[in-house]
Amino acid sequence: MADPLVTLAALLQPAFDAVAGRSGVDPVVRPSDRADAQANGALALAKELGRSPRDVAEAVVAEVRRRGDVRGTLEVAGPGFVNIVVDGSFLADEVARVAADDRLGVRPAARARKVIVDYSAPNVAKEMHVGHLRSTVIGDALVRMFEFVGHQVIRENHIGDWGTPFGMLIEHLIDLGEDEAAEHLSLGDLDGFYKEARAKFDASDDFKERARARVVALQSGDAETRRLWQLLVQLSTEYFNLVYSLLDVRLTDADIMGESAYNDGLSAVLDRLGALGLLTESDGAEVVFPPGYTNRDGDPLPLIVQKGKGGFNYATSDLACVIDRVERIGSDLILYVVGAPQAQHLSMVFDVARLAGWLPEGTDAVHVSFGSVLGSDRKMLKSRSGETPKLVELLEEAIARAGEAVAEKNPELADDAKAAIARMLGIGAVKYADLSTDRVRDYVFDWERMLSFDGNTAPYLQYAHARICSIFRRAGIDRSSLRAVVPQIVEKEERALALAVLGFDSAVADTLERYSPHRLCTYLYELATAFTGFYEHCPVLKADGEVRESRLALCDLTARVLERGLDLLGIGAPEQM
RNA sequence: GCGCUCGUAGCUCAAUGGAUAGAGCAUUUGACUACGGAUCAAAAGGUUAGGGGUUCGAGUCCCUUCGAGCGCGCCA
Repeated sequence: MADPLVTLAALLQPAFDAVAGRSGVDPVVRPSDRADAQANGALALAKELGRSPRDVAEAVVAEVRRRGDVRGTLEVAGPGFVNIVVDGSFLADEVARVAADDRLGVRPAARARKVIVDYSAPNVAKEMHVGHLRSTVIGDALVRMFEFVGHQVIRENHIGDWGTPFGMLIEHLIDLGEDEAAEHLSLGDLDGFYKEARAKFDASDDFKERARARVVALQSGDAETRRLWQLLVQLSTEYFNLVYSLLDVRLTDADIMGESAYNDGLSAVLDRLGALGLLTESDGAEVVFPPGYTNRDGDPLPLIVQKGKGGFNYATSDLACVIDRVERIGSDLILYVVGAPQAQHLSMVFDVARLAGWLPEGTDAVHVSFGSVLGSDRKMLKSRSGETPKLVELLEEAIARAGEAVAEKNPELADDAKAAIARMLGIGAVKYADLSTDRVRDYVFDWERMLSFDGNTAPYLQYAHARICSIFRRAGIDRSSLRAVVPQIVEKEERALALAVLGFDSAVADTLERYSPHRLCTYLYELATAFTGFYEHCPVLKADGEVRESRLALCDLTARVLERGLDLLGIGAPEQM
């Protein structure tokens, strides 16, 4: 209950109930630019009661005053808004409570759920490119936040490790020799490997035939073929891990649940759908027709679960995956951090799973969809050579650009410190640029903007944090000693900062409610802006006695929220930069 | 053709159905021996793509037109 908005809503509700003569009236407490908060509930209530909105608002205010449990002043304004300005002492007490809390006022989830976050999902023997950036970064941020509020989180990396391309990839591996291929792949030239295999497949009927035979061998469980496949998977995941390490995301080998993991459940999907009477034979394929989908001709659109030639496809695998997550793992919230183009496919999979009873009431599957990364031409981001940029190259460029800035601005830093900071800034900038806009929209990738120290960027937030750390280096005092201080909230910048700090709880809650990390980003930016105003107008080290201690306490708490908030986004907060 | 998503300041983006639609960049004007100027303050910039509707109240919800992107049977 750190956020005054939440506290006020709870305090105002009984007054609204009393005026309405019933329970459960929403006071509609919202942020306000004319007060600390405004309650809009009277406008909606007026119609129900057949009274004028102002009249209702006045009655509510009178009732609140009678109860006397709101530490602040209320007044009716406009058509019937109730503006609330809380007392400085109230803010001070709330700030002190948050400062004493390791969780910084963030409430644990009302009920802990078992959450599966399905994200990243690169393909074996294929380069990770910008297309994987968003899923990886958004998914990882959500994982961190869900864990922080106390949910049990299971990360799942649904890598593409199965399917017909593996015939040609394994044959190419054999042609190269295992050592040669290992060298090739460990260098990170996954695309080169894939393209060579593809080129041979397209050019040679003989190779094509070998590849086809190899697919059959793979699917039938031939030991040697499986070993070679496993080698490809292993070499690829080692490479993915390098990228994850560079990106500072939490995925490990333990989180890998590739498509192949569901092979054993595929026939069960078919059997169970059949037993439920949901299967229809169509052009030799086994399909399900979930209601509400049509194709080009206006005919019902099927979800194909067994191809005409008897093979299974990704829909089957996705259904087996749902069964695994619900029935074996017992998850009650499954997040698919997957690009928007797959919306229809996932929607059909979810619908079929619901029809089959595999997603029972209370178990939610959510497509956390996101838009594309665009270049300055507003088209899909391409490198200078016109190819899809490799993720590692993008990240290395980010670090290099950040490194130049650090070297220029802070040349006296030791080289290893510079390198560490450059990494936090560069990677942070890329991640923040991705996280800070509404995920459903496309966003424009722009080096200059994301690395700028002005505006809603990672470097700006990191800079605000570093400035605070600088104050403490200079002050030479133990920050933890400040956490029992009840600050003095006097200046308007102190009020603004206190209110901002107290909003952390709601920011995290809002973010999780909509799976939208940009809400936390916006919050952190507003917090940093509030701090900057405070920093300009309220001298800290130059102040004396209790004022100095009070302001130091506000600095400490601000820095902690910034650091924690950035951490929840998967971004580091250096003490110097 | 059908479906989904998007359309907000010159640019990049915000805005759980609430008052006068907010930021940053760029532009213009101020503040420089500064607790980190990698800063701050101010000005200017809008028919929220167009049109209807619901509502006490719409950028937000519904309908429609236009524009953009992406999907639409055996690839994943």
